[in-house]
Amino acid sequence: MLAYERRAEIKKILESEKSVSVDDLASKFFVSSSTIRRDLDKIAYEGLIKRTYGGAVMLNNLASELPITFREHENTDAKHHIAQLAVTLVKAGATIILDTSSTVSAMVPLLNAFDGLTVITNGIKTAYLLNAYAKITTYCTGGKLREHNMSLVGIMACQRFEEVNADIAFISCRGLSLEKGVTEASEEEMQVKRAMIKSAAKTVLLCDVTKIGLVLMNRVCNIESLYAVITDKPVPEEYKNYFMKKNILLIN
Amino acid sequence: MLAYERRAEIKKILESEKSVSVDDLASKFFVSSSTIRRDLDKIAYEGLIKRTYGGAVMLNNLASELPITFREHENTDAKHHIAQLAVTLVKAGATIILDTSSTVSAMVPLLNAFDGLTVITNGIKTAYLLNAYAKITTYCTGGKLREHNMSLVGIMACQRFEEVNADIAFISCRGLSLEKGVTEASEEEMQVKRAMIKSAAKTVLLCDVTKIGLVLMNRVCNIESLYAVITDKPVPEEYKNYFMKKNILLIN
DNA sequence: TCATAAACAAGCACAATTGCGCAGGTGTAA
DNA sequence: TTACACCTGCGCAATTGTGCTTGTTTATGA
Repeated sequence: MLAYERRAEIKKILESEKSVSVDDLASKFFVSSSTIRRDLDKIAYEGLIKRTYGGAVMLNNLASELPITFREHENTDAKHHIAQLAVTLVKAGATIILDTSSTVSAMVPLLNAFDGLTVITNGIKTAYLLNAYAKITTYCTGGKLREHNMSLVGIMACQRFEEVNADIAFISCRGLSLEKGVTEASEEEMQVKRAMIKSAAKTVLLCDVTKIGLVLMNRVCNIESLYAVITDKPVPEEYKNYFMKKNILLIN
Repeated sequence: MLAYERRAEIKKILESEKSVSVDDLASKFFVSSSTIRRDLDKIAYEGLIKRTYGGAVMLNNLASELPITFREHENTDAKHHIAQLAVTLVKAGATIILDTSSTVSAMVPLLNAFDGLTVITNGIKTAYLLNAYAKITTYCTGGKLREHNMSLVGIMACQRFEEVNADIAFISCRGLSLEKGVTEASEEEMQVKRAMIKSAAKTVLLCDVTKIGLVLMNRVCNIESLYAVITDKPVPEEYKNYFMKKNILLIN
């Protein structure tokens, strides 16, 4: 049994039983209690449960009602960090566009601080989170549902963006390089992001440093089209210089 | 065996087994674990699976990870019963409209039986369920997100329905009466349902008997506009006779 | 309050897993 | 043929997961 499976199983047990004990789990999975403790710590770090003396209990807050797939807790720190920097660009009363990525949707809980915000998104998950965490006027584009990440794509999604004027579009990417610009693996995503960029006055790219230097098939835009780039860690010197030369805000 | 074939085979195994270990695959295909690891990385890059320490797991087995808020509406007997009757009206290759209600979304798992189905919905939850349970071409209307039930409403949602032609619209209601027809509490919902009815060749009303005789503020349509009414239990005689007179299918 | 047992964190050792570079093999196109 | 890209297996160092021990903290009942 893979460690990942074991933890997934523990999560399931917690959802149904609401609480677990270290010893029970240890004998159930034939591993030491140390391992179980480490597992529980890891799950607790994701914010789903609360560690207690001798076990763990389910939290019954909003977050626990979200499906596991909604709570993407990989690189949480990096994403959260980026999200915190990103919201500094948001102003009360603004109209902003959020794409489907988990990095961008990490911004959602932080948006509650702003009054009169209007958000447009093409992501089912993002829409759900906006409804759950933040009480914000939310518009969802229509479109064809993309199975992989539950984003709405296609002509319909793009068309919708042609009809609106937003202040800032917050987008992420799979790859960012000096020569090839912002790139995506999927053509459908690329199309939608282009539409987002077009309809927003400014485009802000949220991008952890692992994406830097990567080039994928579909070019979304040149680096010059960006208003700001937000990363979790410092970027290589050549990128720094390029951004400065092109007058692009670099935040990290 | 070609590398491509091997990877295709690994994908198949992952679909059925939900998880694999590097060692198992290595001995199964008589290649080194390095190769398997590279294979898994490649597949993981496509986004289908997630690499874990010692193997990989399938993503998107969402059904077991549904949020609690989705589940609680799930399998009430009445809704399930109605849903089973409703899908008897569906044909392979059809284009159908589903509204946001939990009664209608109970149909979703049953839709997998049909090939080439296209579904249009204005419900975030319904879209999510369609993605999780059924592998169906799904379109979601755009619109303003209604907090209460996460449906997309407003001009945008209605407009979208004007652009499509569907075979059947499955809708629910808050009230059904002989004099006042199909009624809703919310004006926004009423508008969208009207648009749905207009764009579908036939309209089927899913309606448990507790709704019968109720009248709410906003009239969606007359009873005459309905093609069929599906209920969980027998309806009062006067309704039965009325449906018969008006040539409306009554199923229960 | 204090004693006791259970649970804990932290550190260590060991094994499994992994990334990465290298070398050899295979197929393809010029 | 040659050149080149690609796949593959192997070795090595680094990382990760696991179980165990030690000393400390916590819960509980006398």
